[in-house]
Amino acid sequence: MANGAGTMVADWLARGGLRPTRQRLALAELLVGDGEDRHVTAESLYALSLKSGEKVSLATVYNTLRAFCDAGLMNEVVVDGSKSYFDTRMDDHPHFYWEETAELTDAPKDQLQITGLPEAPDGTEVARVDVVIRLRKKA
Amino acid sequence: MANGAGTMVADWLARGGLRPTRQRLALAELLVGDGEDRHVTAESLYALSLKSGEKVSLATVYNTLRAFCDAGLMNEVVVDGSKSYFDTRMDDHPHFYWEETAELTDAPKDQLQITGLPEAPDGTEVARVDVVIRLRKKA
DNA sequence: TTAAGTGCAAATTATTTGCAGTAAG
DNA sequence: CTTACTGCAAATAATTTGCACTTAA
Repeated sequence: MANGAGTMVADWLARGGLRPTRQRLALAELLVGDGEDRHVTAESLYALSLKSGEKVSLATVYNTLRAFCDAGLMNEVVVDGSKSYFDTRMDDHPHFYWEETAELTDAPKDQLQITGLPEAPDGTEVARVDVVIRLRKKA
Repeated sequence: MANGAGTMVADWLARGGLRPTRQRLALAELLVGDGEDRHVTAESLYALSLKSGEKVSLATVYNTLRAFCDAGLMNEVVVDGSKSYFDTRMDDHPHFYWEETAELTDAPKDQLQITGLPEAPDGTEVARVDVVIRLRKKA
């Protein structure tokens, strides 16, 4: 049973130590309000916010996504040299990148297994292993 | 035994159907002249060309890298949202990305194995699977 | 000779930042 | 109150492009 709408996203912000401003609550609601994992770019989230009726400037969308990542609430995923994608799902998992539409989605993680991963060279450790499955329209 | 210097890179260009101009020969020499695999950004290749004494404008470096990729002679690798990296090695292989220095290198491919790769959704096929092992300085 | 390639400088695109005003603790 | 946050507009960074000139075929 949902208690006051917004409580969930307020808690989410609190986990990152971020002040629950009107703009952040609105963006967080769009991102994690329904519990679904979501992949956005700054522009796409900005567009969503406009559609939702909440006024948030594009600069603030950029700054907020950066803040959410720094706070450990989201991850930046690199798949396209020209845009940054942001993923609300925090565990290490593979992605599908749809080349035709430039969309990013989760790939089912279940069976995926990477074995024989090379050792991290001395003095270093593996921060993360990114797996991006690039899809194109079948010929 | 090496025949005339430049023959190799001239052939390399020919494989891509590209005219062997002075600039392209110079850049190709820097990229594949010694048979080693190489990872560059436009800026780093531009710097290399300056050091080598060959004059190539930065715009031409960009255009040329793009042309080499379009011709199927190199691949673009995405690891950092802000820069594009270009790899002379053409087979599908994993990369190390050194977060401290923003350098890209090949990771040994030998043992790496990805199993249980999700099926490509209907109407699509897998163009490529990018594996990037992000390294950071060990704490 | 003619289409492709080159080099500037100007244009674009994605993103960041300075700073004055606004709001949360 | 006091420090963080916001929004605009200007700044930046990487890359592309328009166009006159050069060069390979």
